Amino acid sequence: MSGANELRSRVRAHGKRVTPQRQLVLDAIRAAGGHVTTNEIFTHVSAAASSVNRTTVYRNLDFLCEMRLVVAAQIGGKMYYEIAGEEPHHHLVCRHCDSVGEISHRTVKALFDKIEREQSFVVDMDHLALFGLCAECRHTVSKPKLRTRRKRGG
Amino acid sequence: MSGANELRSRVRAHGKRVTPQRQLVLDAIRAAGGHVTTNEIFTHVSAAASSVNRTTVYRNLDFLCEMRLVVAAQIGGKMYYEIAGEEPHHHLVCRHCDSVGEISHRTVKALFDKIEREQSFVVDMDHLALFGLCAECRHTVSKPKLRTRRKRGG
DNA sequence: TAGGCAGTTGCAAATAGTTGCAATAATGCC
DNA sequence: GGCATTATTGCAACTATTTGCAACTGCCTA
Ligand SMILES: [Mn+2]
Ligand SMILES: [Mn+2]
Ligand SMILES: [Zn+2]
Ligand SMILES: [Zn+2]
Repeated sequence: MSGANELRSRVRAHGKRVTPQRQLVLDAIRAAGGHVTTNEIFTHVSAAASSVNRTTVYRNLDFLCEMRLVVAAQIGGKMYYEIAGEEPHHHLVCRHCDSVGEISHRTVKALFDKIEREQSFVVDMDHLALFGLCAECRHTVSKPKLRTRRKRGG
Repeated sequence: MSGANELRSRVRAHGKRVTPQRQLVLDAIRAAGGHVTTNEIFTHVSAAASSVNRTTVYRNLDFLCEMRLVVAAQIGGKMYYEIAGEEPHHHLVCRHCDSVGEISHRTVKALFDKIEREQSFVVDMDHLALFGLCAECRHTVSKPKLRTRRKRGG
């Protein structure tokens, strides 16, 4: 099951509706082919249908995440969205050079499984962002400026 | 080294300054004895010194996190702050009942170590929040409503 | 202790994201 | 297709947070 129909079936299964706005938001993310910001998505949607309200875009981004069709993560103070692949994936973000690396779900899942065994808590995160120092900066930098800045969201 | 002097020494070491506002924010978090919201912190600070500006509180929350004297995490749409203990700790947040459990650093560190070995990336997160289904809800709930809502931060 | 530099603060204005609500429009059913 | 039901949308008001900037004040040095 691919593309457009993925939206239809997934949404219907939850008693929700398929709307053109919803499609446009999903298309915008799909078109980006990777991590896109809220603003880039809104711009792309606007280009296709200028009447779509910003609020609607925000709401549908939340919606698509709930439907698990899209994954999100806050990196460097911005929220990034991306089409959810068959297999989840995660990221390693360098606090010093802002590089964004990837890490397989397999690696991370080991922890999730351990948590499930030890505490019966089922972790279901499909797009984690872990911060730290990348291989390069680790050697280059003597006294890394640890940007810990987190957006509060409001 | 404890309390008030921890602030002094840690801040000085970074060429930064100790100000009464800074102390007040730290005191407010310390007084709470656990997770506190931005707003609770501001209220507490205001009670002690009504002249302190909200912006200053925001800025010092970021600052104290950078100094690693305070840790933060976004849970349920709100940012929570807490005094950083000697040993980091992390949380397990249920998407269904919103309960917030704890998980030791030891458990999580296993993953961080593996990442360091495999990718030479040094993860340094000291207050991670992992979302999923708690032991109770896991049994109780058949079709959990997965609240994936994430604040975008602005 | 006085003076100066750089880090901080308060204020006002700008942003970004959220919420309530009435108007619309997908769906399901006849 | 026509109709009822209810999810969704667009708007406008509102809230929370961020930013620029000039005034202020720790803290180092002489
Ligand atoms: Mn990604
Ligand atoms: Mn905590
Ligand atoms: Zn780096
Ligand atoms: Zn629960």
